[in-house]
Amino acid sequence: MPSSPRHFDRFYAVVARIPRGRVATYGQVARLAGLPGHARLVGYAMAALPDGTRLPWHRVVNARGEISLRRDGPGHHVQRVRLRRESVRFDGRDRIALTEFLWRPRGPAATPSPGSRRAR
DNA sequence: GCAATGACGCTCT
DNA sequence: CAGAGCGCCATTG
Repeated sequence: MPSSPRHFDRFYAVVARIPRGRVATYGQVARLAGLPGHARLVGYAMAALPDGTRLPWHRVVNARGEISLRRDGPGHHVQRVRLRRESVRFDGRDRIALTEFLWRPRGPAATPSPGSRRAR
């Protein structure tokens, strides 16, 4: 493609790192790519992906833990199936428990340093 | 080039 | 917890 925003490639690089069986939010991808607050662009970058891409785009969901694709579209179903195939489970409201399936880079994070407080 | 749209997210009601 | 408003920016008519 002639004109490809340089940000898109950064997003793709992050998405490629999402481990199987885990999901990341659009905002999370944007932040990890160094562009906090640009979640919308991530969604745009995903929409711009070509068919047959090897990128695990299905592991990207919105901050509510729900598939952002329109329910009446084909993509919604595809993403849901691919996630279920990775053991990612949905609740009765078609939402994923981010507390359990959200990708947490930077290690297990099970060792919170005393004094260090979560900045938001 | 302006206006509307959209695979988002945060805050306030 | 759900809905409305606003910000952000690339794409399209």
